[in-house]
Amino acid sequence: MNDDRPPGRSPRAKTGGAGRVRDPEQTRERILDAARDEFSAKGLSGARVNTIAERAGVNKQLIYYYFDDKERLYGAVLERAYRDIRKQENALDLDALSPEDALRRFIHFNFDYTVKNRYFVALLNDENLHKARHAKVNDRIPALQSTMKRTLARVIRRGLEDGSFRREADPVELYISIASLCYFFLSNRHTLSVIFNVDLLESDRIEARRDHVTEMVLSYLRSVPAAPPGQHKT
Amino acid sequence: MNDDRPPGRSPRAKTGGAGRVRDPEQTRERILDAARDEFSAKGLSGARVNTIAERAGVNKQLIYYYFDDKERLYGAVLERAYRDIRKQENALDLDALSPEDALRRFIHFNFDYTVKNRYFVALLNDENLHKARHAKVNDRIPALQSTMKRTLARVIRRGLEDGSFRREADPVELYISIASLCYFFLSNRHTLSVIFNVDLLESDRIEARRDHVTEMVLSYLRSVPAAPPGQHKT
DNA sequence: GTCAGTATCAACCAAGCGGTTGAAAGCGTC
DNA sequence: GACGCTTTCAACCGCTTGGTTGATACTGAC
Repeated sequence: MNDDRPPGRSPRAKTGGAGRVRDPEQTRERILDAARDEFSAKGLSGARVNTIAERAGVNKQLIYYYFDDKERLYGAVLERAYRDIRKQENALDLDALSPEDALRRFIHFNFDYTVKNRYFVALLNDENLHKARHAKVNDRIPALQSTMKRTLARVIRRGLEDGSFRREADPVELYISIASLCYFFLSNRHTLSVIFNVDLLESDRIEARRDHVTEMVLSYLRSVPAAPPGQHKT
Repeated sequence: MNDDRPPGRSPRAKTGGAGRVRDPEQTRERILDAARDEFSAKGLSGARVNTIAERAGVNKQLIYYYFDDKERLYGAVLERAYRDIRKQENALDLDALSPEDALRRFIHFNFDYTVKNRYFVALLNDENLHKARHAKVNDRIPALQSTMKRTLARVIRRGLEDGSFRREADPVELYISIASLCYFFLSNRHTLSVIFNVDLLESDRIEARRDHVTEMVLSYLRSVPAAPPGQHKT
């Protein structure tokens, strides 16, 4: 705070008859919604606090009141995004399905989630531009994730046991590949559209892509490896 | 231009004995190099023209002299990046290799290219944030790409003919998947590192990932499809 | 040597922007 | 009704930034 500023503010005109609305919970959520839209459209550096306030329909000072500054607002948006996807992932209940159906369920979830929540893709891209410095100071994010890694490891093991899978995939590598296949076509849809002169989000195309991704992952797990995974060349 | 500005500039002090260096070609390249580094580190919105000038070791006005404005500078960086990768891709000479070796060569090229040229990944991410508005106004970018699509289509066909491949993959989908697998782990390495608590760019890990990507793509092509690709659910 | 154009320079400017300030309205408790 | 705290408001501020300006040095042609 600038403590040495002399008082100098002129008293402002009184408002008209309309009273103010007071609902701090809703105000906070509206700011987060507006911020999510603005940050995903323009990135942290390109987003404008004024625009966020306008989109939220609130006074700009409220953003500083609830979130301290732009960066912390961004961090709050990111955390809420992670919490949402993990909540939905944890609800998948993959252990109740056969290994192959579990994998299908997992892939379809990730694929459909990115298609429905494009903002998430844009936020992650931007967070990587900033070297994940907001995610790094958030304790809740890694904890949310490790359950999914273990779940995936169990699915792989169950598939090896019942013979539907024939290769012992590394769960981290597999997770990254599934995320890659589900994510990249959306994150890079604009440059890919320029290159291939197609609309990647046309609905038939999306469905074909989901099938393609599923086939690619399952055929990898079903096939006998040519060499042990993770073998090191020395 | 502000035509109504009165003359008011004080004559500046003469420089010391050192003369100016004049080499427009080198100056332009140095600006592009500096801009590439600054735009890939901070994005278009976060990058500073002053910083680009400093990194290039030139007067800021030169940026406007050669590139008109910040956006066109960004567009020039992007075009040069695309030109570089296409030039290297076109030098691969995949038609001279067996289908399987051609695919390996293609995958390894894309993988190693992103590992060596991280700026390219960051630039593409940023360009997608801006809906590829710079790439869209550039006529040279799509032309560079269509040769690779055709080359990939030939490789797929040759593989089907000699039996090393068993599925008629769509070349655009395949290209997107290969790019996905080669690109995402780098573009999202910061958030993935937070989530999995690993260093994805550790050299053993990179090599394992390249092998994993190769295996995933080849096993997909080798396997007999469970349903025809591109089948539409009606 | 002059000239015109090119390449480069230091300083400047107007607008935008993140964040702050003094104040008012609302609300629950006493 | 008073009070203290919370929530909200309009206006403001200092700094940053993309871009501009008038000028100078360099260079090749005549």
